[in-house]
Amino acid sequence: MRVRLEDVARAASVSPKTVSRVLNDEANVSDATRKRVLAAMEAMDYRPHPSARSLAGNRSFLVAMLYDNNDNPASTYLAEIQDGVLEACDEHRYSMMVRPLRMRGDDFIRRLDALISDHHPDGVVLTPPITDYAPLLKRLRERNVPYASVSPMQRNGVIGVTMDEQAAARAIVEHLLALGHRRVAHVIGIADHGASRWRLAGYREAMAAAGLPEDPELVVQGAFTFSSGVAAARELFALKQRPTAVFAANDDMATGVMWAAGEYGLKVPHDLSVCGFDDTPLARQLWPALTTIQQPSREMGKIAATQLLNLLRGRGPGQLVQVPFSLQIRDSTARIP
Amino acid sequence: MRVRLEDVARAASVSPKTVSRVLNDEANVSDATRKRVLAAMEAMDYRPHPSARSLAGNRSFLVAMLYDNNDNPASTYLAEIQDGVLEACDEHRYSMMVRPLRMRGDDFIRRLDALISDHHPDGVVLTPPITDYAPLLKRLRERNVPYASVSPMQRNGVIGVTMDEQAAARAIVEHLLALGHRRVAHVIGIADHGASRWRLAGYREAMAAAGLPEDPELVVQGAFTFSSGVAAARELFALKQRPTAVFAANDDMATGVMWAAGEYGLKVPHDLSVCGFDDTPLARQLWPALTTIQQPSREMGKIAATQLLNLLRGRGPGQLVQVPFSLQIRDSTARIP
DNA sequence: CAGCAAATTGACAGCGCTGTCATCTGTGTC
DNA sequence: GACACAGATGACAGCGCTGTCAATTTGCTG
Repeated sequence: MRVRLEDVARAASVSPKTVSRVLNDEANVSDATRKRVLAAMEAMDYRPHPSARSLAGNRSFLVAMLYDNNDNPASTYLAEIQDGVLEACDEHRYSMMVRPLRMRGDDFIRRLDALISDHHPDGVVLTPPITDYAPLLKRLRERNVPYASVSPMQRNGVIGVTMDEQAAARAIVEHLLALGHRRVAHVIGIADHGASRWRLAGYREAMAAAGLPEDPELVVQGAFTFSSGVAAARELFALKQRPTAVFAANDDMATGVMWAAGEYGLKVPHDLSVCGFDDTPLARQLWPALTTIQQPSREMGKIAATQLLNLLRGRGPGQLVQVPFSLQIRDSTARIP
Repeated sequence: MRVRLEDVARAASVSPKTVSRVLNDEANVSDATRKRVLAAMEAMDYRPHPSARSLAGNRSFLVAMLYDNNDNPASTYLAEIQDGVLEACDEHRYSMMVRPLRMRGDDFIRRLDALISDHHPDGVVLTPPITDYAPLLKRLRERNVPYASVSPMQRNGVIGVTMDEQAAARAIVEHLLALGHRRVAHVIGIADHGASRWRLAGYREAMAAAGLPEDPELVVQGAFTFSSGVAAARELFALKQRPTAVFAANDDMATGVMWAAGEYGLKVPHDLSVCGFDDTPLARQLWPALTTIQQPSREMGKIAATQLLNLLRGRGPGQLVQVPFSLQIRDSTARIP
């Protein structure tokens, strides 16, 4: 038979309400009582019934992680974030649910509403590119659902976790420049993603700092996918004066660039240096292995969720934490011959 | 203010209990009444409160998807299954939670118990290799938690989804044999995973059918990881008589084999044909692109969850559905020179 | 058209917990 | 030692739904 709060109360000779107080870490319980109750809970292996708690207390102990499965088809990046979010939720004894929320189409607000009404999450964790949709953020605020973001574009007032993507992009381009490259191309990600803008900004910053005038030919649009990387590379290789290095805004596109290089008979890194961004497992497994930017995705998920949970549990306002990146230099970039 | 079941009842001029009956698709409600209630629900945009439903009805409308994050670090395979499971749950208006359950160590039963006591899932979906741990299955049965499996090893009485892995492995090895290869090596996956056994069995079956005696040198142990593929390949390349083709039990290991081939100066597919299993996104992006077996992971997740949900909703006993595989012939395999 | 079984509907309690508010206890003050 | 006051504890109702079982209506039979 199930052990209920009432049973614990009887065992500890206190009222159910006092057990409830201990369970919820409330103030105004004497140390002696608290200890006694905790001991009883432990001894009886008491597990509060989540539905009862949620019904009576008008909160769900549920955090929803939202992702856009449209532009993010089952990426490892998301899986790692999810893992981190889950870990944080576990530590705070919250449950987590993952929800795809396709941003394409104009009914995503309706779908967000349905999600909230159906599941009553106490808060949500937003992952890119959902972090950047103003109407969605507005709706969450209207419905009074706290949220934390992983790498938000707008940074004022948002809590969660961020990385200095612009500095990272700048660092990787500087690496190419240090190898002697001058015609360095950039493949941009999906235009309206914050990540794309920052990475482009970092590229420009590095080029400008090296005194290289911007050559529009060298900056081509991609869409974060392998095939868009292939297409972008073909454009670049068709130029009269080919680039000697390509910085793609993510690893998938960089892989596409390498693929296209093979197609054109260009050897990487001898004829062309290629680098990416994200450090997917793929990056290490390519031949040659890809120079890229590593971000601690799992950690980032955990931090974002922790900020949200601190807020939910009334432990201060929550912050926007910045995590460091790391430049992974591998075999796809080399000194210009 | 929240619309409650009672409000719907008043609007439809019936008792709350009748609304409840309609909500739960119970029998013994006249068509006229049912229609009236449904109309009222629709008009008022009624959303039942999950916690109240779960508390009163003693069920959670929750399906937990279990995975082993030890041997499966954030793979796309799992992400796709998860997506399919989620879709099925949505259709049946169940929620889904994902839970890692590390099988290493001997306290996983305790952790399973905690999971059940803490969250009360109505059922669980098991993914490989969790499908194969007998003590875990036993415990689920003891605790009366129904489960469905994705690719279970034991097939008697288990519901869920399966693929004929042995036939798939045989098909891919037959493809190599048809290209004229005779010294075909195999890199085995983690020893106690069902998948490894079947793929090995399929390899043997194809070799035997071609009248090739088994050469123990050509069968080496791997662990489903990239680096284990590299290590296995090094072993194979060190043989006096090198294989001309390698069938690795998954794509990650196949990628490792290709990587090692690069290291040894072997050109794929000219000097060595390589093929894998799973058709991860990686496979298409390698240079050359990898010949492999595709399984419809997303679909498989959906089917497994659907079988479980049919069972939970009292719609028959649930089945073990077999899905087809497809051999993806790409550029990493070629006729022997 | 009485008589009965089956189908339909409703009354009511209670799932396991927490919010509200009342009560009690211990400490310090003069 | 009487009094004030903050801290600790408890009584009780009720969160929104469903299970149980009783009441009512319907349809059918002879």
